[in-house]
Amino acid sequence: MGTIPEPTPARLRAIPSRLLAGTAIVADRLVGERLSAEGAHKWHFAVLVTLAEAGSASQAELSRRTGIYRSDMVAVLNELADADYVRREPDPADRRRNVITLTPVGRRRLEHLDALITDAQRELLAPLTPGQREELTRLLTVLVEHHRPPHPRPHDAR
Amino acid sequence: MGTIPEPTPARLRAIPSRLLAGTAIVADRLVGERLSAEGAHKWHFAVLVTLAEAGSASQAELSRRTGIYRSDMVAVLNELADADYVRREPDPADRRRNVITLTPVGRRRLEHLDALITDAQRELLAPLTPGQREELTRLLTVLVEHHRPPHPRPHDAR
DNA sequence: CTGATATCAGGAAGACTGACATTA
DNA sequence: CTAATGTCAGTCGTCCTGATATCA
Repeated sequence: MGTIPEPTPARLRAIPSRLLAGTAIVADRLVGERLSAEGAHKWHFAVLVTLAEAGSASQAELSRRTGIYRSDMVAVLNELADADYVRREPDPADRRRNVITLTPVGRRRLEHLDALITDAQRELLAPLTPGQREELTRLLTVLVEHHRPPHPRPHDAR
Repeated sequence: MGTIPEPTPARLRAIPSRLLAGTAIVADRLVGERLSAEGAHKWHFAVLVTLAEAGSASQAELSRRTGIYRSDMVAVLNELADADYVRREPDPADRRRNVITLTPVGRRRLEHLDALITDAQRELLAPLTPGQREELTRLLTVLVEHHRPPHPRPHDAR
């Protein structure tokens, strides 16, 4: 005979913050498995896609656009530059800054990572109908937009 | 004049796994702020509510029901027992086990923490209509139920 | 013997803070 | 002077993996 299930109490299961934590973990695992199999990180994708959409930028700009902390950005760019996915060169117009530029290899890498991540999203949302997937995305978007700032911004009083 | 916004690219913003991570963080912050102001943890609530709903249990049972790892459960129960919210006594019927029992003080503590957490959920979901809150909860529930096991279970082949 | 239980030691990855030198 | 930038060092909480002694 099998063991008795020992279910999580309903009062615990129904709490949105707990549900969010749980789904975020499985989502991250799904994405992480695929990316790490190719030696990539989700942060790599975030930086590459930002460069592709908004063009070359400084590290601080990339930090603000991706949500990756300025201090963590350094290591990410080291890896991306080592693999020649981006170039990092000093900005002649402002010598505090580095200009980060997407390379052609980087652009191909981006499309590859995009495919992996899209696939992970598909597996994540598999039990939902297309309409539900859209609705979920919409609801989550409302919540994140409403509850920022996720990041310290310049001239912020904290 | 203010700084230019530097928005996150749409291709990044629309990714469900990223949205989940972001909302999970704000949700956890909302809950954590309220609980830590009272010297509590979300894990305390999880254990207390499980004891209230399903009655006294061993530490391993509590671990399975709450999702807290056996190894982390020890410290949680130390804190709860030190504050007299639970009693921890050896099980005479199976001397490997401890029987964890909710005390009257623990029950009052539970209702207090419940109020704090409910309040945090309210703030989290404030920008949504009641119907949307239900829908979000439903969708997230489908995802977590579909994508378990979150935990190693006895007799599991891993 | 197998297997579950409580406990402890510790790792891995992510969010986040603080400080510092350089430059605007 | 204030403030932004790139960088490094390090904290903290969470998830997760052992390993060990005890007992069914």
